[in-house]
Amino acid sequence: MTVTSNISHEIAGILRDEILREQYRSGERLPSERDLAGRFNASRGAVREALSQLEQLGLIRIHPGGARVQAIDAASIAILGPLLALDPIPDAQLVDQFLQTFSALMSLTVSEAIAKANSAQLNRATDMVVSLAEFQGDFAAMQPQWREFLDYLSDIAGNLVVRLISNDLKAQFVEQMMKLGIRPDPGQASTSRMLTQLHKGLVNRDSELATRALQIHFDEVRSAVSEAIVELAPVPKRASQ
Amino acid sequence: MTVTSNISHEIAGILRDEILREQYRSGERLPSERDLAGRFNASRGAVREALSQLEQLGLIRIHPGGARVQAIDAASIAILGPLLALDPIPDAQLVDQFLQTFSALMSLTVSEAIAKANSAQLNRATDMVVSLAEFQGDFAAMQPQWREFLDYLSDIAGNLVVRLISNDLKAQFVEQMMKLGIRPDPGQASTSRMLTQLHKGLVNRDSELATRALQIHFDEVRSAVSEAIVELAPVPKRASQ
DNA sequence: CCGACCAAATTGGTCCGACCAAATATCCCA
DNA sequence: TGGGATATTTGGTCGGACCAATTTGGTCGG
Repeated sequence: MTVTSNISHEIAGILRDEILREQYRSGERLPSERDLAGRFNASRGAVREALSQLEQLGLIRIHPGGARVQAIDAASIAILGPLLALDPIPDAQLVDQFLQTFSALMSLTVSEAIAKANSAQLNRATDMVVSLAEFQGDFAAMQPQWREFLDYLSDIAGNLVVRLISNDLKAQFVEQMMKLGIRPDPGQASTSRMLTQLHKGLVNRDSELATRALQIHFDEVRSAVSEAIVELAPVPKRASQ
Repeated sequence: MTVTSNISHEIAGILRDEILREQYRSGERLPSERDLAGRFNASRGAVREALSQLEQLGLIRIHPGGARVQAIDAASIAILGPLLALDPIPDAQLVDQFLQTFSALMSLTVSEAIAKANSAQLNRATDMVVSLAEFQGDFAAMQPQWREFLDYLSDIAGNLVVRLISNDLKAQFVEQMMKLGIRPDPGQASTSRMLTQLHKGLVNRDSELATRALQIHFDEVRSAVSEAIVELAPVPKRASQ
């Protein structure tokens, strides 16, 4: 949506992927702006804009004398999306780390939310869980409302830092998963149990309980996703069929 | 270090702060590139580079017809640093959220590290804790080694997602705290206790224990920082004296 | 053979002016 | 007053030009 395609974005995208694929060693000098302009058949201005973006991503450093490639793990989290999209089959380990991290942040959100919520907010949150339970554990179907629920908790918690991080993660991760048609399902019984415990946790303001329920749930999502990716993987180094 | 000041960076910085100060309403159109060029007495190219950066930060969206300001909470976490630096006295709440989030991520790191470490790594980590204990609870003095320790755990955990987020947070947060001379000290006894428990946790691969120790420690750092900021604050809405 | 020093080539930083296509605003007519 | 045609604005992109700092390479003396 609203994908304004610039030459600069294209150039930045190509260079970004090349850097993420480690086609340049860390510290190495990128070709000069003039060379890049020649390579991409673009103006130097366009290249400069592209490099500007890469610098913002923390992938390169520009200074008089040349732009130098930075170590991947010095980059911004904004590169995680592209990193996932690098191969048709995303790196299972990276995906797992994604979920694990997201899980931890959601745990924090839940306990903050429980601590800060006034009774009206708590009631509404509780109602949302009840309404979620009506899906009878159909995880896929309850997705939209589930997200809404988490967002609501996020609002209550009011932690901007977590909010921004989660935004970034969701934007980059969920999109990739969708694209691959991965729709994890931790199982009906498990989902129901989670909701029950979550409900109890909310009602009693027992953040320990709620947190634990979420934790277990995410762990199950993690293994479900993990399996889904493995299934997705074509037998490597071999022709199909 | 290596602060290559560009005109484009300056422009981006100014516009960024203006946006963060909400001098433009979300969705509002930014002045045209030509106008901005006039205002900053720069070339349009420089302005375009600046806007390119702001777009990467998620603060604006550029498309034919004009660049539009985005909602703050749709931005990248890279804006947190500038957000903290907006006022001479950082927003105490935001700082607290920072620490809370960082704490949660470190907890995750510790438990992952404990789970994945081989015995050599575990030994080294343990040694580091022992060496930290020699500071006798002098929190300020042990900072460099303490950070080294956390980084080492981060290496063992090998969670790139957490790594990148932490990098971002540290880069933006720690710098600000340093600039303000805030050097939180949770107290000698508390620090010693934390190290003892951490040590026990590592040796016994008891991630629950280690995590809890860290958690408590960070909570104390949080309140210490909180106090420091309050002390720093000039009486608001009132002339000094 | 090696380190120090100087000059040339390279590189980023910045500006100007120009042209296009899409979007927006404006005006005029039915 | 409602549309539709027209003018204006806006981003997208290009090419060329000049400066200053860095890098490179070669030269010279020890």
